[in-house]
Amino acid sequence: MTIKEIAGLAGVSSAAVSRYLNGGYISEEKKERIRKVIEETGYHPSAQARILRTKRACLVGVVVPKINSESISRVTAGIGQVLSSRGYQMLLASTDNRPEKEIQYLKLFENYPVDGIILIGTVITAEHRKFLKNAKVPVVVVGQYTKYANCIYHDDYGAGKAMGKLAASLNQRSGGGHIAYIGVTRDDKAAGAAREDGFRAGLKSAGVELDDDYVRLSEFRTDSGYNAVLALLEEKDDIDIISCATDTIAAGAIEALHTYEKRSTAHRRVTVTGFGDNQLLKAVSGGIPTIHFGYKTSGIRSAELLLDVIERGEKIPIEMKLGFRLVHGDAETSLPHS
Amino acid sequence: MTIKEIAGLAGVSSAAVSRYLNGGYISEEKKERIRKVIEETGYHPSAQARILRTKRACLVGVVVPKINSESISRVTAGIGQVLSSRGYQMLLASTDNRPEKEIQYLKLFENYPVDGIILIGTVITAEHRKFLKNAKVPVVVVGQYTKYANCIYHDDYGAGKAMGKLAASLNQRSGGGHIAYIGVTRDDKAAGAAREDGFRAGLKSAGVELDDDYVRLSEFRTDSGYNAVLALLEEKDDIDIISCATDTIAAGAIEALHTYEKRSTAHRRVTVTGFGDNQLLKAVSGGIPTIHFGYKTSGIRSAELLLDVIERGEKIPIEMKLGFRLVHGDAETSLPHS
DNA sequence: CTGTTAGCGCATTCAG
DNA sequence: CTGAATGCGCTAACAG
Repeated sequence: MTIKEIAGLAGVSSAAVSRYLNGGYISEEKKERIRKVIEETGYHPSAQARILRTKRACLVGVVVPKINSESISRVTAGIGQVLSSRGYQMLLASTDNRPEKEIQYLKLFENYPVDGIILIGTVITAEHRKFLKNAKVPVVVVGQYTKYANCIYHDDYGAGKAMGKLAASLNQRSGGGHIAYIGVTRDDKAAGAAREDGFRAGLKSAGVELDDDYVRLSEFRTDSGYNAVLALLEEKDDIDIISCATDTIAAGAIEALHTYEKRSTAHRRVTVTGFGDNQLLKAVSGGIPTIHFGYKTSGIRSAELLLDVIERGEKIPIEMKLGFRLVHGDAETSLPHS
Repeated sequence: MTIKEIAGLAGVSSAAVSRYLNGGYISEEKKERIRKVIEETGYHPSAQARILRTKRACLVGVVVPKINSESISRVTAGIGQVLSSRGYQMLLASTDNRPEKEIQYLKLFENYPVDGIILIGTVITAEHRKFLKNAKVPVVVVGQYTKYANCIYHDDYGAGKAMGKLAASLNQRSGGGHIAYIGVTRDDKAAGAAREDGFRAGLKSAGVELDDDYVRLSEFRTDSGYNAVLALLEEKDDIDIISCATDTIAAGAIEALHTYEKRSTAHRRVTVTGFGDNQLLKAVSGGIPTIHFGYKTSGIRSAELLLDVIERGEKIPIEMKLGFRLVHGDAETSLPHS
């Protein structure tokens, strides 16, 4: 079905049909004839041909590292809210935490095309920078700092520091075991480097040093956190706090504690902490100390920023840093077993 | 940047560039000239113009009810795996559990366009059926039965029945409190109607009847499950099993138990069960009785089915029903508090 | 108000 | 092997 065929059936020109579709001048009589034909044929105009002409898709693409994540869904919820209120739709592409797929999907969106792209960033490689510099469509990066695009990121360093202070105080209160930290790759400047550096700084400000023997690396997955922590527990028996770079990893840490306790006689009180304020985790264990980032807010702001560039051609580059809130800092509910 | 400009800069015809891009006949010499120009200009061909010509996007659209879900991410993981191995890319659209947005995104994909659509179904309305009947591109429905499209669904009834039997046996073992069921809208034939009907049938086969006073409705969210269960607990004090239609709701149920126990003196042993085998839940509470559906498998199969239709024009309609596995049926680990 | 015309960027005939 | 010419489905002037 093409606009021409509809025009033929309705006995009008294709331009008339186009006007009907887009609200241009058209007589009631023809309007009715066209309506009927479209009704009967179930015709839908080809968005792609329209976009080829108009250069306007009313569509934005969002590239995310994974789909099964509360943080990310909060960001996309914010984005979606703004977008739909302003007549745009949102398409998602998930990269399974593979930076090379990010590039691939960025390019797909660029020339598919969409009007703009929001990238929920993980690792910013040279390839990323190259893309950002030359992109034909506006891009906003969320969750990572970059000078090559408008970006909205969180105070991961500050959050890490707050968590470090909390860990130090819990540690002193509990009478001094060791503090462990389960991090993620430092290639991820925000969740990897900044949180860990902040955490160390927070500890230090309370006079505690993080022992590198108690630091492990994990992927962004529960099972990976589980493995890392189980191995750690089997090696060290004087841990009282395990701080994890994400709540997903923290969930694995708690599971590892369960496993470990089942097969050992010694009963240990270990506090697990995370970052991200995952609701499911809160629900299940009664809540662990964690950091609430304004993910939904960053979604909202990023979409607004993007639309400003798209619609008003806003050219001034913007960097925006969003704060955080410490959750369950009272640590009353901080023990996985009550 | 257009193919014409590239042709101009390289001193060849646009057809030559097109051939270069698509692997047609071209001399080494021109190939090199074109390569260089493209390199320098950072030119990317417009996918949309190509699709307008070729009618082939190598792209499939997946419509999902929400993004923050382990079940759904397992399905999309399966889809993505097949797709990328066969040279396709995947775009996602999330509807926030709003059936009307489903239609909207189905239409977007239809004429955007993509080569095929996979719909992870919730409620199939008359509008859905109308769309499926007239769709210009092949559609596969996952998670719901429908006769208007190829579909892959799970044995929700059987799973419910198995869970009902388990609940009955746990109930008898624990010495007979009441069994509660937290369901979802019956408009969702699979997660709503089939699971609940199966659950009742399972109980019945063990001689137990589900008391409607102990049945509540929840949305597909943790907080909604929390509210439903808290209200239930305040009303009834003889519950020993709470079966929930999804693990997400079960997480809310467990949280409600925590809340309730904190403010009450009576200590009750309540088993919470779910459907879906969420890993995070398993991690955190040590695991509740739940149902493992082959979500990844249904993703894989659905993508294969879709590609068969797209590439080989397979015309024979297919319905596929996938089984399930009961997890933690031993109930050793079934209590939220050990 | 309306139809005719001319592309959007590309791939594909068809003659060379 | 190559370029000129045509049209995918649609919208935006333009002249009625």
